[in-house]
Amino acid sequence: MAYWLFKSEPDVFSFQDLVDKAGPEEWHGVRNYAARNNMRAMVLGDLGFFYHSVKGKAVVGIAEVVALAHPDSTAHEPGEKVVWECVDIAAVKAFPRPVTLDEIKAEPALAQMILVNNSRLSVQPVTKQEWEHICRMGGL
DNA sequence: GCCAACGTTGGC
DNA sequence: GCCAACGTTGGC
Repeated sequence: MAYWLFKSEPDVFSFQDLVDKAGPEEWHGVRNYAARNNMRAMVLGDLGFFYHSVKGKAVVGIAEVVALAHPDSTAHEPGEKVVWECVDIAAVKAFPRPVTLDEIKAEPALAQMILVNNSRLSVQPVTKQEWEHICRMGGL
């Protein structure tokens, strides 16, 4: 059982979109090896924060891994040798109150988070301590 | 809108 | 194999 963080621009795909989907959503479009490797490491039942980048800049909800890494259906460019992969996720619950990036940065206990130190990695691991800390901050 | 950070590409 | 140049991301 591991914890993760999925980043998305809400204008492109928001947590509400995931809630509305009410089922598996293929987390396609990731074109970064570190992020792909993180998805390969996921197992069914792993949980991940859903973070809104650019607009909102806050952890807004929790999602669950509902399908193991599989080929990204959008990665079929002609001649593309690399097979990108992705997991499927589904919404679990929204935070009663979103935890903003500012709040995370203000927490010494969260200073080691990848979100703080490498904001560009779109799929990140989160430690159990970080997970529980942010859940408390968000009212869960 | 700007720019720093990061990852990738390509010349050498 | 190194590194400069470039494109993209995302915070500010």
